[in-house]
Amino acid sequence: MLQITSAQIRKDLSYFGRFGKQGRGYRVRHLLTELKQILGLDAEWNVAVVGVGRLGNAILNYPGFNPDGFHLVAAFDNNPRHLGEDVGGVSVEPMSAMAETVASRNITIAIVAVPSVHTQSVVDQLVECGVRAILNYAPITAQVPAGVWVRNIDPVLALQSMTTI
Amino acid sequence: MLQITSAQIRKDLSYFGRFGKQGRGYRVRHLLTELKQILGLDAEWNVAVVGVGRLGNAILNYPGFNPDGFHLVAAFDNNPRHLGEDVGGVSVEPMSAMAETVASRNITIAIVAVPSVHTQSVVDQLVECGVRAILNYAPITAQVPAGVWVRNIDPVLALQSMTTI
DNA sequence: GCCTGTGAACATATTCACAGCA
DNA sequence: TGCTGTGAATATGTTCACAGGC
Repeated sequence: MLQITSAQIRKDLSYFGRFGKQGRGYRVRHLLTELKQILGLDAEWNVAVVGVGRLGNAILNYPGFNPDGFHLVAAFDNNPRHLGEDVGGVSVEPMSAMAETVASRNITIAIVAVPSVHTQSVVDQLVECGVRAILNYAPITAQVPAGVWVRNIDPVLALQSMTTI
Repeated sequence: MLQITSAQIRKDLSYFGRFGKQGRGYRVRHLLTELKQILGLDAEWNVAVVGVGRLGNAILNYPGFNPDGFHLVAAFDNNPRHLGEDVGGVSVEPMSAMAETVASRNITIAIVAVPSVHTQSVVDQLVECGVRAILNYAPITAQVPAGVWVRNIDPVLALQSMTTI
């Protein structure tokens, strides 16, 4: 179904250990538990959204954006128009509150949904606050020190990549 | 800036031809033109959005989702509530109109923003209508015949992938 | 007989290092 | 001297094929 060969799956699993029984296959529940642990999906992660414009708003309100273990617990924006506003159940705070809120709510992941021009400075600020995993929606490669992970999501790039059929 | 080595870039370019001058570098305008052609970004692409729920709506209204050469020219949904509605300047049509509209408006790319349960049947229908490039927003691997390209966009998966710091 | 786990073979991708031209 | 283009070396990823336990 996933267009992945059985050999590939076996090799991938073997990288982490031995989870099956020869001739019998895998115990699904057991394998699922092991995989969740390997992927860090057995823990709780508190997430902050920076930027509550059109996109940040959509993220905070999108019901599917709260998979097991992930909690959108903070939102930041410097636009006074949004300050104090409730977006998807979270109260919008100014950027200046970031350090304190990240620490007090134990936030480890951030989603950056600000215009490209502001992305780098927002990322710098997040890194400064101790956030080491950042999901970036701007079409920009943010520069970060070693040990910080940025994943870029760019639907426009994905669309553009469809043209070489 | 892109965290890509110069050797990598030279190798990639060499796959398509020779665009620079030794000792001098690349003529930026010329290289840009060549790359646009290689990537199919010098042409016009008409795009349809299937599903005008929360997500489809956001896509159709998002001003950044109209990069050079891409035109969102149709929207389909079977919910009678949305039929005829204007979403981001496009009139919502029923799924039954797909074959005719795809042909008449020369649509070559589709963005599928419907719930997972409906994704496969929508994809089947698009393929039937001759669409060969599909951007899928559901957390599903759609099955397609050879020659059809599906690219999956899954922000939730991206978020989940941030946990193995 | 079935299906995992894994070396070996093969394939692809990246990096190195340098000849050669401006 | 500077920078491209590219073979060669290295690294990484995938597929094959089969031993061995169930």
